[in-house]
Amino acid sequence: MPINPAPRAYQIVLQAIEEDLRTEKLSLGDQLPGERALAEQHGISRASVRDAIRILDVMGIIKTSTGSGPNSGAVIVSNPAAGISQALRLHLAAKGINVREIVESRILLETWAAQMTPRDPIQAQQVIERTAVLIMRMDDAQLSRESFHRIDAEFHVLLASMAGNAVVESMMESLRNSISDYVAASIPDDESWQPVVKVLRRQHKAIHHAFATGHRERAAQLLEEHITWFYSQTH
Amino acid sequence: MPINPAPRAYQIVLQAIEEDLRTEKLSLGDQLPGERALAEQHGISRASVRDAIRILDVMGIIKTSTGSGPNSGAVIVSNPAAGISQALRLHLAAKGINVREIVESRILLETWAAQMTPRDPIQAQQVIERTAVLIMRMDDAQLSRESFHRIDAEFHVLLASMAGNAVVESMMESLRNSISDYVAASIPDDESWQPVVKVLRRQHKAIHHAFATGHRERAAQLLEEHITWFYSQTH
DNA sequence: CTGCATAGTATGGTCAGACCACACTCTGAA
DNA sequence: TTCAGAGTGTGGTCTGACCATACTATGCAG
Repeated sequence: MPINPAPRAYQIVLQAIEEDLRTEKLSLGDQLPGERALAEQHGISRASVRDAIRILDVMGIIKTSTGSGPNSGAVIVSNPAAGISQALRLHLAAKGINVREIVESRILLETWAAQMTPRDPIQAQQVIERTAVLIMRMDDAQLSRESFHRIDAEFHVLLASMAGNAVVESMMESLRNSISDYVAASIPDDESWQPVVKVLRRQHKAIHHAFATGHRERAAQLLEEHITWFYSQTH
Repeated sequence: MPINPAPRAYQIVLQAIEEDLRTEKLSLGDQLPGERALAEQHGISRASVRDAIRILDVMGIIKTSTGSGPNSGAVIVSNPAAGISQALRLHLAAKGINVREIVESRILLETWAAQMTPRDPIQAQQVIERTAVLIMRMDDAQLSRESFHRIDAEFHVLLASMAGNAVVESMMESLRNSISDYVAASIPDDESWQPVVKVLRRQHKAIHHAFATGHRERAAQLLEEHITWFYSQTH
């Protein structure tokens, strides 16, 4: 009974890169060696190296681009939400999870983040100011629905960032991403969208006001109502 | 300004499979068409198809195996924790997130799950019974440390499963997985491990007792203390 | 010397074709 | 009926090639 569950070739490279990240031999902004170089270094084919690169890519660890020079090739970025979003999205499609669970989780994370004492009060103040700007931009009647959703997402993520927990922030963003298509599909026409967006604007302002005046529990409660109400509109 | 952010070939097949999952043309246990067939269907090379397959694999949507027959090839499974674990793990290595954030998130999710009214009381009762068995198994003094950790993980995931939220369950499992190496490395020798495991056993029993007697808030509190204490041991 | 078109070079993206180990399925002999 | 062995299809890996791209170095023209 060999303990040999088929070691994949790409894992050699993957583990090597993970180790380099851990020991900070590689860090944000660095370029990875070229695929051909990695293949030679580890004694495997470029095809297998590409498997590892692809995984790092979809996980949001690196971004790749063609060409040469300092900004080409595989560069270390840090986008934890990318990988989690993709995973949630696929499992939502595969029926491994459902929308109720995602909304429930989102409420959990956002209300928690709202009630947390900010780790960095200065940053928290900046968030208050920046979200105020976002609210103004969402007031623009000319704004496309797509843009509204984008700013809306930014609003929520920004508020959650006050808690100073990148895991919660990424998961929250991922939860939202994973069901964005679903939401867009359930309110198809602009006619039914108009009354919804009016309510959303009002709710955002109330939430922001609660935050700005330091009523965190109230803000959490409003957030829960906001999210619950919105998804009740998509049924 | 073309809206052409380099459409990757593998996304063709990825989106097609995602759509088939959404419409349940593909569901749990089904086999995907062979890589060569998919390549021909979509007019791309097998290499590009393999990119998509690899992504579905690491995301925990499918498992692949060689050979022929009904259990070979790419089969739809559902392991949401796999993709999320991998993402968290890599971002932990890349310093995009840190251990404090992971522990904090884990406490959030587990205490929430503990306080939730079970969606399925019958299943909840089964969980109580099954966790009791796990606690007994963890009492075995002969148990290897590795086995202990495995059963310990199962204990926590099982308790969280009572809440009936696959997203929370998967995230919890992923958070735990992502730092398991870190934990193992910080308590290297069996000598320092022995007193720790004694406390863990006691805590597990107290948590289980609180659950079994319906004291959910007490259980949540004990869970928080349990997790906090354990990670305080790894510094 | 400066400015700029051009050739050179290295990158990831894609493709085609090959071989392997494996696991099942079919076949035919005992 | 049994079962060893050939057959077939699977993913895993490798090789080598070509492409578009983006930077870099060259060298000509002013």
